[in-house]
Amino acid sequence: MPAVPSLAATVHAGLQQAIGAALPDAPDCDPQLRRSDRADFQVNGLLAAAKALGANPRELAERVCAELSSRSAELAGWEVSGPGFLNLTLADSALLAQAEARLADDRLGIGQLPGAGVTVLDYSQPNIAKEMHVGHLRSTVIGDALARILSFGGERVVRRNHLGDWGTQFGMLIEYRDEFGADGADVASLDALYKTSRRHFEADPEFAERARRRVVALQAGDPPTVAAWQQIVDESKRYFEAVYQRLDVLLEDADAVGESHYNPMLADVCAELEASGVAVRSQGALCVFFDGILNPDGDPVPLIVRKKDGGYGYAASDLAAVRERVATLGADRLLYVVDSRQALHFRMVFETARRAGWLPPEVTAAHVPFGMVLGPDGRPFKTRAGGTVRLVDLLDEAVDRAAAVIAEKSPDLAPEQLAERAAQVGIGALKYADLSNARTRDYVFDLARMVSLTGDTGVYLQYAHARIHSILRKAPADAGYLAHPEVALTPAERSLALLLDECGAALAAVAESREPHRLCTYLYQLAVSFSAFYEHAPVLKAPDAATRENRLLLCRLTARTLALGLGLLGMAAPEQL
RNA sequence: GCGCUCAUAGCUCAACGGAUAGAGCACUUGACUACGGAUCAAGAGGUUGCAGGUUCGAAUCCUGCUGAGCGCACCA
Repeated sequence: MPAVPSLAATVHAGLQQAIGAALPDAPDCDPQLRRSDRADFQVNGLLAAAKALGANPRELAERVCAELSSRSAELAGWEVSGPGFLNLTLADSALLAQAEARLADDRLGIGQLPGAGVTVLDYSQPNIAKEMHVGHLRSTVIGDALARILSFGGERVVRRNHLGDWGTQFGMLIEYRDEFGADGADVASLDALYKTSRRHFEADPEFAERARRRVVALQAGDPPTVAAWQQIVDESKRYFEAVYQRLDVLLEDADAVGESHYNPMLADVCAELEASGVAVRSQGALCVFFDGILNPDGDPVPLIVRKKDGGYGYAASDLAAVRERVATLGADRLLYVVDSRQALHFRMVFETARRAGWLPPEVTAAHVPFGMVLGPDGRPFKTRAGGTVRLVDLLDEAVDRAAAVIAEKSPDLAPEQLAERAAQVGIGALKYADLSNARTRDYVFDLARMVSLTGDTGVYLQYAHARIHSILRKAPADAGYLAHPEVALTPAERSLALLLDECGAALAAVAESREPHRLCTYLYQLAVSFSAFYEHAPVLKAPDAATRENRLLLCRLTARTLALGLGLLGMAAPEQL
């Protein structure tokens, strides 16, 4: 079924025609159609056009009005206001027809994104042999939402989880375990082992030397060393898998393509960079330099592709990944959901890849940066003891808190149902709290607020959704699919219907800006609008059959829209809480 | 020193260059014989860090200043 154009799009098209007819001197003027608190829409662009034409803006608006009346059947009212705004009011019948058409469509009438292609989306990036911490939450949750939203828009999304599974730390780890016989059977003990071996590495030069030789052995494929490494990798992957399952994100084993995957390509990457002159040797290292990037001494700062000891830096594997993602995966777009501190690194990597010809002009590459998670003191979020906060501990606490509230509200729930809903509510609250903040800003982590279950939280959206299903369970199964366009709408019904028409625009804005918080804002507004509707417009006890049908229609479409949006954020939308 | 990001209500955050800067939390006051009160209705709370500039119109764009965070040669 073809997409259902939004009323905003239809009105916009009508406006452009009317402007073309009324203002032959300024046919390309952007009407700047926006939602308004004085009408359904307001047209802002005529003020600018009047300025450009040296005309009276109100008079101009009157002329556009006159042309508009014959071109936009969905409009019920229009008036010139203030200095030259044009306020537009939609016909109730148009709002109802729109809702009916959307409800009849699998995709709620939402079309595909223009220019869809292949996006390689890099996110989560935990490190082998280390715990996932609160910093991984953002990358994982934002990346997951973007993967879902871009896919829904028709983009072919290739997920890449760039695991930190290679490097000197494995020499330390394996050597230490061999020498001291520590087990490292699970990730918690591996994490501890990692810290111990690091202290050893720094304190004991002879151990450090043996650890370095282990790295060489690993790179050379020494069987016992590789086996030890593989065992550590496998254990860590099992752990990540369990976390992803709890978080309900899309990442799976096939998406995990870590640094080790690129290791065999690094020599070639360096050779090619050096041969083409993109990289040069400096102080023994292979480097790429850039205009205007200087260190505190005023010397140029390089991207170090290969260190002076012959080892490869993370720039090398990032470059190999760019090359492979474009050449082999056929990427049209590369996205990296990585914290904003890496901005300079990605700028240099992309620039290097451009110079090397691995990133052709028609392929875009973008760092999708996000801010840090702060503690209540406004400093980077730490435990009371000053350590990093384990992600699994946060998940446990969020779910526990949700379970306590649910048990209080629904004391008769079976234990397994309680556990399921606590997971849906607790994890959803955590994800929503993260996603609803503007991506690039740091935010203060406050679990009590996230799971407080009042106000602008994930639960509010889930509760609105569940309340609709409570109505729908009591309604006739075949009612509420067809509109009665002759019935006038109340204010609560109108604002709900208007919002229901804007889901596609909200999704397009997220896809374009890669800012999931715009979808959160939209869904929250939708839930608020529904709650007001719920309060002021009885559905099952509506005054007459036609009104009840219209309200049921709005209920059905609101439930579908909330479920779609929550799903695209990676949140559960249970029918009962 | 250079660069990046940011500064909005007591707190946590919104606001594609548009009219009166919006929410939530906390605070005050109302609404449960309920289509689920995990809710709703209302009140109070602001010189959008400061100073200029551009514009018919600036929280938003530009410049300067103040303040904060982050990054800047061999960890990833």
